[in-house]
Amino acid sequence: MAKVSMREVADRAGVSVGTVSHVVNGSSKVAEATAAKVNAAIEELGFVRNAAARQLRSGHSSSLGLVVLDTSNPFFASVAHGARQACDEAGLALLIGDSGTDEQREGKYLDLFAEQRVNGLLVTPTGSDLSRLESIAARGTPVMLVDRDSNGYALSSVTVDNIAGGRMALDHIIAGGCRRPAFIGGPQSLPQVADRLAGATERALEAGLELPVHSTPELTILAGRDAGEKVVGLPADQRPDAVFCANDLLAVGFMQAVIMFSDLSIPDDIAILGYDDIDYAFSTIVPMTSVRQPAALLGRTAVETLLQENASASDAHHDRRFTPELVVRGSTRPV
Amino acid sequence: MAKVSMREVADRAGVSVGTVSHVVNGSSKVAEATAAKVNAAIEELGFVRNAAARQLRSGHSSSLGLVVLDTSNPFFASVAHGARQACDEAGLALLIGDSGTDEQREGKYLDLFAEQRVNGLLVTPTGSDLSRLESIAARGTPVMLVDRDSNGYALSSVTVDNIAGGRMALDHIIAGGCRRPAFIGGPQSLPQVADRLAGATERALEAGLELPVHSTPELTILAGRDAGEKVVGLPADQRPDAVFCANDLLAVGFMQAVIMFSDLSIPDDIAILGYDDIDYAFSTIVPMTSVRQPAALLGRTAVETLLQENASASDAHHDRRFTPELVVRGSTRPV
DNA sequence: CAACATGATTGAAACGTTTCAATCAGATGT
DNA sequence: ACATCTGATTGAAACGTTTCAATCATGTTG
Repeated sequence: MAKVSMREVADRAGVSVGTVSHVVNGSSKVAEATAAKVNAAIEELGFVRNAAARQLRSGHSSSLGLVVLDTSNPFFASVAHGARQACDEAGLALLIGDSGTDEQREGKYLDLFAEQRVNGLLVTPTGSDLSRLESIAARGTPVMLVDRDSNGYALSSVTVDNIAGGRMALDHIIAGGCRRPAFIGGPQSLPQVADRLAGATERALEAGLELPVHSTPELTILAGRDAGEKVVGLPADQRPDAVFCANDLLAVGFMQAVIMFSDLSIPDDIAILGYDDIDYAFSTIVPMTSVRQPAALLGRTAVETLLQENASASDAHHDRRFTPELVVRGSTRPV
Repeated sequence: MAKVSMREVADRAGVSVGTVSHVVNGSSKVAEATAAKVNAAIEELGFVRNAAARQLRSGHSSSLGLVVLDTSNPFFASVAHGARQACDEAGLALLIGDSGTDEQREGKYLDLFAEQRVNGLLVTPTGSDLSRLESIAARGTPVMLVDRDSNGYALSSVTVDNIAGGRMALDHIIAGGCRRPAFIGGPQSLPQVADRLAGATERALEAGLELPVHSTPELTILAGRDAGEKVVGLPADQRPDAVFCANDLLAVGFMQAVIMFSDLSIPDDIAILGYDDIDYAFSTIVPMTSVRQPAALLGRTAVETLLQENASASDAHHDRRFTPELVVRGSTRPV
């Protein structure tokens, strides 16, 4: 039975509940002798303070809520990991919700977190309408968008520049001497995918090149393999000499198809470039060149920025944007 | 400001707080007209009930705590995923802690969860001394060990039979006609690794074979690659014709080494068998044969069993053990 | 020795729900 | 018209803390 309250500790130690509270929280000077007695009583009775009562009285919860699109995606797993670390350091609990890109599930988690009176909300929203989040923020719960622009809405955000990432990828491909790049990825309804493509296209045009798109239904290894199978089947004069994949899973699948279904050499006949730099990316047969997103840092920064804004009491919104970083390995031609 | 309470809703609707509570929870018949008035008031004022007060009064929290060794390990990620789904279905919140195999961090999460008065605890303990968990269970919070035997302790557990898994692996290797198997894995301080090896050794001996062990410091792709590099460097008459790797990450690394540093064909010259059957396992160049652990099911079952035990009020402990399943793909010789 | 500062301790009021016995207003049966 | 019953509503206590003004000892100062 975890039914021992401060009342009983107080009785046992021959002292008042107020005093017990003070020694538990160090909120006020307590004589050493009394503190010892109280601690002894706590030990004997196995007292653990009740978070609910504590929070009810003090009005806030010392916890943060995080809602991501898919926890089994390595990128979001890293984001969550970084966020959790930051929370641990700040002595906060982190509640994690997985929306599975379902707006309804996202809503359920927002409700749940609202009832918990979380100190703040970190969200990668599924839909494009952020008005609910905006009104939550307006009602006093700080909201931080993660990997999603606040554009227009009165919300703070922490993102990685996908347009720059796209440019970076094509930059490298072009510098390696490739003249027939292609983009593999989809669906384009994902802002992340669309932006990477936009940046890449922009850079290609500057070099006087086209950037044909091979659409995929999702961002998985299998989808990448399918795309790869099609691409290597193209006649040599239509086949790209470099592909930029919207994420690493696609790139891994694409690479497999190239190896299984063709004799093309990587990177000489065809260069492959991924995005995210997930842990498995460097462990492909031909180590993968990739645009690294600082996923864990994203999560950590989201938490830290939110806490800062919370503390500063000014309700200004910040948009923190990271720049991705190209990690060159063997799957693309050296410059 | 989320500072609107039932009191204000009640005033607004011209009704008592009790009634508001009833309509919010459906705990008692309320006339349709009154309910409508109350709901209108709730809507207008933007009332969200306060979980802390609710829990304080009702005494329990409708949440579960999960502490795993490492959330970035795909196996535990799946376990967590399964657990979360089961919790969602039961209307429970799932708090996740990541101990990072650090006993102190594990303890911190146990403290935190105790303060939250979670309805139950799912733990993959780091150390071998489970007495703390035992006393938590004795104090009334149901505890479920995940992927860890309860042996001796008065605790429930949900596990996958690692000894059977080890036997299964060797069974398949032997049936494929291999006569010189080897085990790749470590550290042996992990019960999971030790048990897999034990089962495999047992089966090998039955077939009159030895099972040499190539120890690895950890269960990662890189460690597997290092091991593979050494193994393919052995003279042909000492080289194994089949390796059983303690998990898939090792197996993936091992396969890479074989392909990069030798001309051996997989599976004819050397068969490779992994463990876990993580999502990335089937997407290796030569698709990986692996011993599948029902990770998500493990998490789900842990939650469900815990809830059942909770409901049944009898404090009997159950040990639920799953049997793993061999998934045969191209990296081993067909039978 | 009185007055006072200092530090430790106490008591009681809140926090926002749930819950349950008690009340109330109608409807039903006699 | 009276008693009875039913279903809807209410009021107030309780949950376990925190917090703050008030009290209580002690030692210090004029």
